[in-house]
Amino acid sequence: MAIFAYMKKSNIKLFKLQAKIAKALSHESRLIIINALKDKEMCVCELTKLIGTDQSTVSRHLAVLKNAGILTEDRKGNKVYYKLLTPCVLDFFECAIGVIKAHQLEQIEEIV
Amino acid sequence: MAIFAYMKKSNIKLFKLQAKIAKALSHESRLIIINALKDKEMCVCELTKLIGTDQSTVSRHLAVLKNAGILTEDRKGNKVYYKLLTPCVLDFFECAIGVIKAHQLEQIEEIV
DNA sequence: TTCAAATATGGCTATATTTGCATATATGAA
DNA sequence: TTCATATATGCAAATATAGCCATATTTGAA
Repeated sequence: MAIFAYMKKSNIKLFKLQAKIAKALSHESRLIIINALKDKEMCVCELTKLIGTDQSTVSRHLAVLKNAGILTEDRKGNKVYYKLLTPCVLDFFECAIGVIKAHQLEQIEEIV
Repeated sequence: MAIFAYMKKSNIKLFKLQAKIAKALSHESRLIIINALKDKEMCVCELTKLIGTDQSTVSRHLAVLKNAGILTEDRKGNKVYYKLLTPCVLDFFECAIGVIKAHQLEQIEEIV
Protein backbone atom coordinates (compact mmCIF):
# COMPACT_ATOMS: atom_id res chain seq x y z
CA MET A 1 0.00 0.00 0.00
CA ALA A 2 1.04 3.57 -0.56
CA ILE A 3 3.05 5.57 1.93
CA PHE A 4 1.36 8.98 1.52
CA ALA A 5 4.56 10.72 2.41
CA TYR A 6 2.90 14.09 2.69
CA MET A 7 0.30 13.10 5.27
CA LYS A 8 0.25 12.38 8.94
CA LYS A 9 -0.43 8.81 9.91
CA SER A 10 -3.53 9.88 11.80
CA ASN A 11 -5.01 11.31 8.62
CA ILE A 12 -4.41 8.08 6.77
CA LYS A 13 -6.25 6.20 9.49
CA LEU A 14 -9.09 8.69 9.32
CA PHE A 15 -9.41 8.33 5.56
CA LYS A 16 -9.49 4.57 5.93
CA LEU A 17 -12.33 4.82 8.41
CA GLN A 18 -14.22 7.23 6.18
CA ALA A 19 -13.73 4.89 3.25
CA LYS A 20 -15.21 2.09 5.32
CA ILE A 21 -18.31 4.16 6.01
CA ALA A 22 -18.68 5.12 2.35
CA LYS A 23 -18.30 1.47 1.40
CA ALA A 24 -21.13 0.58 3.75
CA LEU A 25 -23.27 3.10 1.87
CA SER A 26 -22.20 1.82 -1.54
CA HIS A 27 -24.81 -0.86 -2.11
CA GLU A 28 -28.33 -0.31 -3.37
CA SER A 29 -29.88 -2.70 -0.84
CA ARG A 30 -28.14 -1.04 2.06
CA LEU A 31 -29.33 2.39 0.95
CA ILE A 32 -32.87 1.07 0.77
CA ILE A 33 -32.48 -0.27 4.30
CA ILE A 34 -31.20 3.07 5.58
CA ASN A 35 -34.05 4.89 3.91
CA ALA A 36 -36.57 2.50 5.42
CA LEU A 37 -35.12 3.06 8.88
CA LYS A 38 -35.42 6.84 8.56
CA ASP A 39 -38.49 7.08 10.79
CA LYS A 40 -38.85 3.71 12.51
CA GLU A 41 -36.87 0.68 13.51
CA MET A 42 -37.53 -2.58 11.66
CA CYS A 43 -36.74 -6.24 12.23
CA VAL A 44 -34.71 -8.41 9.89
CA CYS A 45 -37.80 -10.24 8.69
CA GLU A 46 -39.49 -6.98 7.66
CA LEU A 47 -36.37 -5.77 5.89
CA THR A 48 -36.04 -9.12 4.14
CA LYS A 49 -39.52 -8.69 2.67
CA LEU A 50 -38.63 -5.16 1.63
CA ILE A 51 -35.40 -6.07 -0.12
CA GLY A 52 -36.57 -9.34 -1.62
CA THR A 53 -33.31 -11.28 -1.39
CA ASP A 54 -32.40 -14.19 0.84
CA GLN A 55 -32.68 -13.57 4.58
CA SER A 56 -29.01 -14.39 5.00
CA THR A 57 -28.06 -11.76 2.47
CA VAL A 58 -30.05 -9.11 4.33
CA SER A 59 -28.48 -10.20 7.59
CA ARG A 60 -25.05 -9.66 6.07
CA HIS A 61 -25.99 -6.23 4.75
CA LEU A 62 -27.16 -5.28 8.22
CA ALA A 63 -23.90 -6.51 9.69
CA VAL A 64 -21.97 -4.28 7.29
CA LEU A 65 -23.99 -1.24 8.33
CA LYS A 66 -23.70 -2.07 12.00
CA ASN A 67 -19.98 -2.65 11.71
CA ALA A 68 -19.57 0.75 10.08
CA GLY A 69 -21.35 2.41 12.99
CA ILE A 70 -24.45 3.38 11.03
CA LEU A 71 -27.01 1.06 12.64
CA THR A 72 -27.53 -0.46 16.04
CA GLU A 73 -29.54 -3.51 16.90
CA ASP A 74 -32.17 -4.00 19.55
CA ARG A 75 -33.36 -7.50 20.26
CA LYS A 76 -36.98 -7.90 21.28
CA GLY A 77 -37.91 -11.49 21.89
CA ASN A 78 -36.74 -13.57 19.02
CA LYS A 79 -36.67 -10.62 16.62
CA VAL A 80 -33.80 -8.20 16.15
CA TYR A 81 -34.77 -4.63 15.36
CA TYR A 82 -32.31 -2.36 13.62
CA LYS A 83 -32.36 1.42 13.81
CA LEU A 84 -30.32 4.35 12.55
CA LEU A 85 -27.59 5.32 14.98
CA THR A 86 -26.22 8.21 12.92
CA PRO A 87 -29.00 9.88 10.95
CA CYS A 88 -26.54 12.29 9.37
CA VAL A 89 -25.94 9.63 6.74
CA LEU A 90 -29.33 10.67 5.39
CA ASP A 91 -27.67 13.93 4.34
CA PHE A 92 -25.66 11.85 1.92
CA PHE A 93 -28.84 11.19 -0.03
CA GLU A 94 -29.32 14.92 -0.56
CA CYS A 95 -25.77 15.46 -1.70
CA ALA A 96 -25.96 12.44 -3.97
CA ILE A 97 -29.03 13.87 -5.67
CA GLY A 98 -27.08 17.07 -6.20
CA VAL A 99 -24.23 15.14 -7.75
CA ILE A 100 -26.62 13.26 -9.99
CA LYS A 101 -28.29 16.46 -11.10
CA ALA A 102 -24.98 18.13 -11.85
CA HIS A 103 -23.62 15.14 -13.68
CA GLN A 104 -26.34 13.61 -15.77
CA LEU A 105 -29.26 15.95 -15.60
CA GLU A 106 -30.81 14.98 -18.87
CA GLN A 107 -31.21 11.29 -18.23
CA ILE A 108 -32.19 11.56 -14.64
CA GLU A 109 -34.30 14.65 -14.11
CA GLU A 110 -37.56 12.74 -14.26
CA ILE A 111 -36.70 10.60 -11.27
CA VAL A 112 -35.04 13.02 -8.88
CA MET B 1 -31.40 -9.07 -8.59
CA ALA B 2 -34.21 -8.23 -6.24
CA ILE B 3 -37.54 -6.88 -7.39
CA PHE B 4 -38.24 -4.48 -4.51
CA ALA B 5 -41.95 -5.01 -4.92
CA TYR B 6 -42.86 -2.17 -2.61
CA MET B 7 -40.91 0.52 -4.44
CA LYS B 8 -41.35 2.53 -7.55
CA LYS B 9 -38.90 1.80 -10.32
CA SER B 10 -37.70 5.38 -10.21
CA ASN B 11 -36.65 4.98 -6.60
CA ILE B 12 -34.70 1.87 -7.39
CA LYS B 13 -32.85 3.73 -10.11
CA LEU B 14 -32.14 6.57 -7.73
CA PHE B 15 -30.75 4.25 -5.08
CA LYS B 16 -28.51 2.65 -7.68
CA LEU B 17 -27.12 6.03 -8.65
CA GLN B 18 -26.59 6.98 -5.04
CA ALA B 19 -24.82 3.69 -4.43
CA LYS B 20 -22.53 4.46 -7.34
CA ILE B 21 -21.58 7.79 -5.78
CA ALA B 22 -20.96 6.18 -2.39
CA LYS B 23 -18.83 3.56 -4.07
CA ALA B 24 -16.74 6.29 -5.65
CA LEU B 25 -16.14 7.65 -2.14
CA SER B 26 -15.33 4.24 -0.71
CA HIS B 27 -11.59 4.12 -1.32
CA GLU B 28 -8.91 5.72 0.82
CA SER B 29 -6.96 7.05 -2.16
CA ARG B 30 -10.03 8.63 -3.69
CA LEU B 31 -10.90 10.37 -0.42
CA ILE B 32 -7.36 11.72 -0.24
CA ILE B 33 -7.76 13.03 -3.79
CA ILE B 34 -11.05 14.73 -2.94
CA ASN B 35 -9.56 16.30 0.13
CA ALA B 36 -6.59 17.57 -1.85
CA LEU B 37 -8.91 19.14 -4.40
CA LYS B 38 -10.86 20.99 -1.72
CA ASP B 39 -9.25 24.34 -2.44
CA LYS B 40 -7.40 23.98 -5.74
CA GLU B 41 -7.36 21.91 -8.88
CA MET B 42 -4.44 19.53 -9.43
CA CYS B 43 -3.00 17.61 -12.36
CA VAL B 44 -2.63 13.85 -12.51
CA CYS B 45 1.12 14.05 -12.02
CA GLU B 46 0.72 16.01 -8.79
CA LEU B 47 -1.93 13.62 -7.50
CA THR B 48 0.27 10.68 -8.42
CA LYS B 49 3.04 12.06 -6.19
CA LEU B 50 0.53 12.62 -3.41
CA ILE B 51 -0.93 9.13 -3.48
CA GLY B 52 2.28 7.27 -4.18
CA THR B 53 0.88 4.50 -6.37
CA ASP B 54 1.36 3.90 -10.07
CA GLN B 55 0.24 6.70 -12.37
CA SER B 56 -2.13 4.36 -14.11
CA THR B 57 -3.78 3.52 -10.82
CA VAL B 58 -4.33 7.18 -10.02
CA SER B 59 -5.73 7.74 -13.49
CA ARG B 60 -8.28 5.01 -12.88
CA HIS B 61 -9.24 6.44 -9.50
CA LEU B 62 -9.82 9.79 -11.16
CA ALA B 63 -11.94 8.13 -13.82
CA VAL B 64 -14.12 6.59 -11.12
CA LEU B 65 -14.66 9.96 -9.46
CA LYS B 66 -15.32 11.67 -12.76
CA ASN B 67 -17.74 8.96 -13.83
CA ALA B 68 -19.65 9.38 -10.58
CA GLY B 69 -20.03 13.10 -11.24
CA ILE B 70 -17.76 14.22 -8.42
CA LEU B 71 -14.85 15.62 -10.43
CA THR B 72 -14.42 17.31 -13.76
CA GLU B 73 -11.30 17.55 -15.83
CA ASP B 74 -9.72 20.55 -17.40
CA ARG B 75 -6.92 20.01 -19.86
CA LYS B 76 -4.18 22.63 -19.95
CA GLY B 77 -1.49 21.81 -22.46
CA ASN B 78 -0.40 18.28 -21.96
CA LYS B 79 -1.58 18.17 -18.37
CA VAL B 80 -5.09 17.35 -17.18
CA TYR B 81 -6.27 19.18 -14.10
CA TYR B 82 -9.05 17.73 -12.01
CA LYS B 83 -11.30 19.75 -9.75
CA LEU B 84 -14.29 19.19 -7.46
CA LEU B 85 -17.55 19.54 -9.31
CA THR B 86 -19.78 18.87 -6.34
CA PRO B 87 -18.17 20.13 -3.12
CA CYS B 88 -21.10 18.84 -1.06
CA VAL B 89 -19.27 15.52 -0.96
CA LEU B 90 -16.99 17.22 1.54
CA ASP B 91 -19.95 17.21 3.94
CA PHE B 92 -19.63 13.45 3.91
CA PHE B 93 -16.32 13.81 5.74
CA GLU B 94 -18.05 15.61 8.58
CA CYS B 95 -20.79 13.04 8.88
CA ALA B 96 -18.26 10.22 8.70
CA ILE B 97 -16.37 11.70 11.62
CA GLY B 98 -19.65 11.79 13.52
CA VAL B 99 -20.26 8.15 12.73
CA ILE B 100 -16.76 7.23 13.82
CA LYS B 101 -17.13 9.13 17.08
CA ALA B 102 -20.47 7.49 17.81
CA HIS B 103 -19.23 4.05 16.95
CA GLN B 104 -15.71 3.64 18.23
CA LEU B 105 -14.96 6.67 20.30
CA GLU B 106 -12.36 5.08 22.52
CA GLN B 107 -10.00 3.89 19.82
CA ILE B 108 -10.34 6.88 17.59
CA GLU B 109 -10.74 10.02 19.64
CA GLU B 110 -7.07 10.92 19.40
CA ILE B 111 -7.18 11.19 15.63
CA VAL B 112 -10.48 12.92 14.95
C1' DT C 1 7.91 15.58 -38.75
C1' DT C 2 10.09 13.71 -34.69
C1' DC C 3 10.71 13.47 -29.79
C1' DA C 4 9.50 13.78 -24.94
C1' DA C 5 6.21 14.32 -21.26
C1' DA C 6 1.59 13.53 -19.49
C1' DT C 7 -2.34 10.76 -19.33
C1' DA C 8 -5.35 6.80 -20.48
C1' DT C 9 -6.17 1.98 -21.47
C1' DG C 10 -5.49 -3.28 -22.40
C1' DG C 11 -4.20 -7.29 -20.13
C1' DC C 12 -3.28 -9.82 -16.26
C1' DT C 13 -3.22 -11.38 -11.28
C1' DA C 14 -4.62 -11.01 -6.63
C1' DT C 15 -8.03 -9.85 -3.55
C1' DA C 16 -12.64 -8.47 -2.04
C1' DT C 17 -17.60 -8.54 -2.37
C1' DT C 18 -22.11 -10.45 -3.08
C1' DT C 19 -25.15 -14.13 -3.11
C1' DG C 20 -27.73 -18.39 -1.98
C1' DC C 21 -27.88 -22.77 0.24
C1' DA C 22 -27.33 -25.33 4.24
C1' DT C 23 -26.87 -25.14 8.90
C1' DA C 24 -25.88 -23.22 13.51
C1' DT C 25 -27.56 -20.31 17.21
C1' DA C 26 -30.96 -17.78 19.98
C1' DT C 27 -35.40 -17.05 21.78
C1' DG C 28 -40.19 -17.92 23.11
C1' DA C 29 -44.05 -21.11 23.32
C1' DA C 30 -46.06 -25.55 24.22
C1' DT D 1 -37.39 -30.54 27.10
C1' DT D 2 -39.05 -30.14 22.47
C1' DC D 3 -40.59 -27.46 18.62
C1' DA D 4 -41.09 -23.40 15.74
C1' DT D 5 -39.59 -18.91 14.37
C1' DA D 6 -36.00 -15.47 13.76
C1' DT D 7 -31.37 -14.42 12.89
C1' DA D 8 -26.44 -15.36 11.99
C1' DT D 9 -22.63 -17.85 9.89
C1' DG D 10 -19.69 -21.44 7.07
C1' DC D 11 -18.97 -22.43 2.53
C1' DA D 12 -18.45 -22.09 -2.44
C1' DA D 13 -19.38 -19.82 -6.93
C1' DA D 14 -19.84 -15.68 -9.51
C1' DT D 15 -18.64 -11.09 -10.05
C1' DA D 16 -16.23 -6.78 -9.14
C1' DT D 17 -12.26 -4.08 -7.82
C1' DA D 18 -7.36 -2.62 -7.28
C1' DG D 19 -2.95 -2.88 -8.67
C1' DC D 20 1.03 -3.03 -11.85
C1' DC D 21 3.35 -3.38 -16.32
C1' DA D 22 3.38 -2.40 -20.99
C1' DT D 23 1.68 0.39 -24.38
C1' DA D 24 -1.49 3.59 -26.79
C1' DT D 25 -2.92 8.33 -27.11
C1' DT D 26 -2.59 13.28 -26.65
C1' DT D 27 -0.16 17.43 -26.60
C1' DG D 28 3.63 20.75 -26.97
C1' DA D 29 8.36 21.60 -28.18
C1' DA D 30 12.29 21.15 -31.15
